[in-house]
Amino acid sequence: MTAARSAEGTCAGQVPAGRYNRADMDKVYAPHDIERRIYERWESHGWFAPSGRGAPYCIVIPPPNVTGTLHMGHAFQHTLMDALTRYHRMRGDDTLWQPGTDHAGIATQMVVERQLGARGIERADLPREAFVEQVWQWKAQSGGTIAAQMRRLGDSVDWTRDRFTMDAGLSRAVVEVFVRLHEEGLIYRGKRLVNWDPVLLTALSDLEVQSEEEEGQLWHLRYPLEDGSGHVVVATTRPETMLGDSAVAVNPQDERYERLVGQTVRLPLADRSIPIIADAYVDPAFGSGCVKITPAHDFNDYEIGLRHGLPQINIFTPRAALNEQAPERFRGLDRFEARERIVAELAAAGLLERTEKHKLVVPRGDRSDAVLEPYLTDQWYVRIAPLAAPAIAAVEQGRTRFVPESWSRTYFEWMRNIRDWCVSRQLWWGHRIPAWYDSLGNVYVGRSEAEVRRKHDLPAGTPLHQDDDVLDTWFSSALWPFSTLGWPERTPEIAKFYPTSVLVTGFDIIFFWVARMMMMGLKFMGEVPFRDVYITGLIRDEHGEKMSKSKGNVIDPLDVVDGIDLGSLIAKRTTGLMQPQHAPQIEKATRKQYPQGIPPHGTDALRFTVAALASPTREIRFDLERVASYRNFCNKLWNAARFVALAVGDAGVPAGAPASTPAAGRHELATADRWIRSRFGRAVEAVEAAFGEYRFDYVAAALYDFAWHEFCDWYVELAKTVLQSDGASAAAKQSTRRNLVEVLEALQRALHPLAPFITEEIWQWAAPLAGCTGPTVMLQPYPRAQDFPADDAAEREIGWVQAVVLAVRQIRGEMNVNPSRRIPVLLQAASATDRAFLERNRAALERLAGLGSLTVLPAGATPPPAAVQLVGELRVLVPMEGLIDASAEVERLGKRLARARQDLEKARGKLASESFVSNAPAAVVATERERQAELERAVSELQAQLARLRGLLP
RNA sequence: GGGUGCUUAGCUCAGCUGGUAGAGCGUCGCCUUUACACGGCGAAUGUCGGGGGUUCGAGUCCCUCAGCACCCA
Repeated sequence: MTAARSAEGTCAGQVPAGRYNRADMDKVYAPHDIERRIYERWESHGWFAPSGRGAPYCIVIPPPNVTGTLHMGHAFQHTLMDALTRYHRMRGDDTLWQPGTDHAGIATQMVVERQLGARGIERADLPREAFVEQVWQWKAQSGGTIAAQMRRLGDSVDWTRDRFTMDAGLSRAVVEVFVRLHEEGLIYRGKRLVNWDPVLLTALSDLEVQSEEEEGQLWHLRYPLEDGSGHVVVATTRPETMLGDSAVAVNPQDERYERLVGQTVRLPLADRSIPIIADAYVDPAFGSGCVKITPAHDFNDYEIGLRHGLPQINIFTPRAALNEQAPERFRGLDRFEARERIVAELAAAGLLERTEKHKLVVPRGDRSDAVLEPYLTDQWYVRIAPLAAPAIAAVEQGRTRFVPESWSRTYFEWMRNIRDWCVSRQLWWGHRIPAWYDSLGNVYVGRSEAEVRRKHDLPAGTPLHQDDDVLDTWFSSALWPFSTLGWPERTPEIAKFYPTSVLVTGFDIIFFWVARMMMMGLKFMGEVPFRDVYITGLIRDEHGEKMSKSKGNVIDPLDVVDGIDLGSLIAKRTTGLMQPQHAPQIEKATRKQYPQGIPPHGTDALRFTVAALASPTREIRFDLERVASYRNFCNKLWNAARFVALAVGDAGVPAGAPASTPAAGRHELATADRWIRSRFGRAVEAVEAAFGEYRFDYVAAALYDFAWHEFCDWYVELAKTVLQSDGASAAAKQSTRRNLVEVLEALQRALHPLAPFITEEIWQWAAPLAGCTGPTVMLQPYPRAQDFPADDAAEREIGWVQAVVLAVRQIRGEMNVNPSRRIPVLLQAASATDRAFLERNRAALERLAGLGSLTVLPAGATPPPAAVQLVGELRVLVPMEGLIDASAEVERLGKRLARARQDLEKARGKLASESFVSNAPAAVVATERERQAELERAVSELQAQLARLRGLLP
């Protein structure tokens, strides 16, 4: 690749004529073909790779599920990451956006199991190796989807560095971390209660539990006292667990039961004796104040059991059916069947006192939605508190910064109450735990079986069996910022890019991922994994609902880009539903909302939209109307470029006429040219500030406003007054052409991070005309504000022009004067400055306001009856003769007068207050005084004008 | 029970360290002006959730109430 331009980024040089005439450009921007072609070119030239020069800038992508597809949330976050990446690349940083995908253990395994199920195959029917092979095949088959989607979205990731969490390198990192943590005693194996998913047959971490309040019942059961003196009543939401009870507990303060503590009850059905114990955990106000204690099936009871040395009686099989601990007749029954049978038997025996409705919190698996069981099993845990402490400190000390800052509170809250992390999963798809067992049950942890044998002196003949379990997917994700860069090797990429610059992710995975990366990064790299964490909101539909397949409100980002007809959209939303009965409802809603389907908008419009929506709020409603408005913006930009192409024409812009080059033969810039450059500089300044604080909405707004409301609305129109005037010199015209092309070119660079495709397309022909060389806009320097310095004089002058034009347009608009009708305008009370501005900008005023004539009235002259607008002290008069109805004008002025009077009253009130005048800063008081004076002038003018007009009315 | 957000124009949302309420979409009026009708020009629209306080001055700071959403237990 050629170093296209110096870092200073001046544009100067010979301009080839003729080659770039784009007068034949389509009238309407057609993104589809352009985008694909452009992306292929970027990628094939290797332009996404770090340049090897400049300050390192690195973002690691939150790895999407390898077999999944990108949804709108991805499109949103990828846009922001890509904008940052392109911006920093253009600023000359050595920029890496590291791509990759996640093996997503449970999610992927479930998909493959479902596929096999459709072919009548159970996972258990296959040997482990065969199943895992099936998953790899599915990955190979579907894994390209995400990459294809990312290419359509324009993501400038370095594809040559693509990583997958199950790659050999990353797997090595996983093993290394596991072994080292184990060596330090930070990973241990233990038998304790875990959240068990009886459908997926695996343990889950606390974070994968979704607790929801649900309607249930509270059963009040009678447990007979052993001595026959009566019974106690225990209340439970889970009567079936009574078979595993080891005690009944009361609060030690509870006088009602004081005498019972120490006695025993006869546990019905199970026919066992269990003690009555006292424990402060028991809430005397709940139910009867007596609770049954089931240490093997309830987290609180487990703790109580440990305190009192109670037996842990496991009554469930892994599928949550009753096991051999239960009486014969219950064995094999599912937990919910068992519940009914047990309640029935207790009722028959007169041991069911009563039943009441009760709300309870039910834990469900976030993947299976199955009701989870607290279940006693052997699992591997990470002792997390020692890892959390430095991660808390790092954020406290500002070594990692949350943006918006308030999310650090959420982070702290969780980290300070963190609990050990269960990392083993009873799955087949994932990183197998690097632990081996001998026939005696001894456990050996090591990087490989060979290492284990070596380290523990185990002869080759000793049979060893590797742990069957795999690690939680998030275990490998936690290493992502350094494993992708080559760790545990000491690679140049690690030296350069770690710590990474920023992590862009949603608040939903602060605990799952951000916190764990912080802990692992600090532990193994000795430094935080990223300087900034930019937390995005979550994309919702236009009603604020979460987008989900089951709700049928999902919008595929590529459907917004390419468009989709109604039939295909309905098909997409209604096939493969978990609950097919919802299909008609979804179809109806879809038909209503998108009767025409979704029209194509192009990638840039989608990107601009999500950037504009990225304000620092938690919930971002995706609105297709909004995309349409940015598609219109792209079209506007396209047509502005067409205009410039037509204006420049075949001739090109001759060398020697570069407007911005401080060289001999340079033409003096016209005021309008200086003005647009000054305005552009201010826009760039705003963009720089906005990028610095991750305010992509401000970035979008600043560029949108400049491009549309300054460049298109005013500058292009001002330029026309030169280009289409007989009076302007050839040199002036050339200078204007030059400036048009230069600002257009710079604008493409400024817009490129948000709208990479259209800007590349326009830049390709605009750049040579502006004297820039280089193969692509994406490697050009980002415009710098100092190259477009503020020009207050030009801004004052053009500001005056705008005000005069607006004055005439207001009269015209409010009086419904046909825009094509050229009208005479008189200027009264013109100051020397007004006259100077007028003389320099007469042509522009006449054109932009549609004037037939523009006359300065001599002092003392009496104007004809006219509609009036004030520009400072200058009076802009539109004679009414034949144009304006006097009564309509009276009405218009009456409204204006009323408003002016109201404002004047407010200003007077303020200034009349002694406390305001003496307490407010002098500048504020002075402004208020000026304002009052101006309003007073306006009021008297309007009154006088009204009086004159009323004289004309019958 | 603990915590965090949110409540501003018909809709979706901006409003930084307190100093004359903004944008996009929509609405209304005029216009096929030779870059663009995916357009141009103009207009209307808000007791900034309620109440109280601090202040010369509050959408902005503090307290309180209400409603909505989310997280943790």
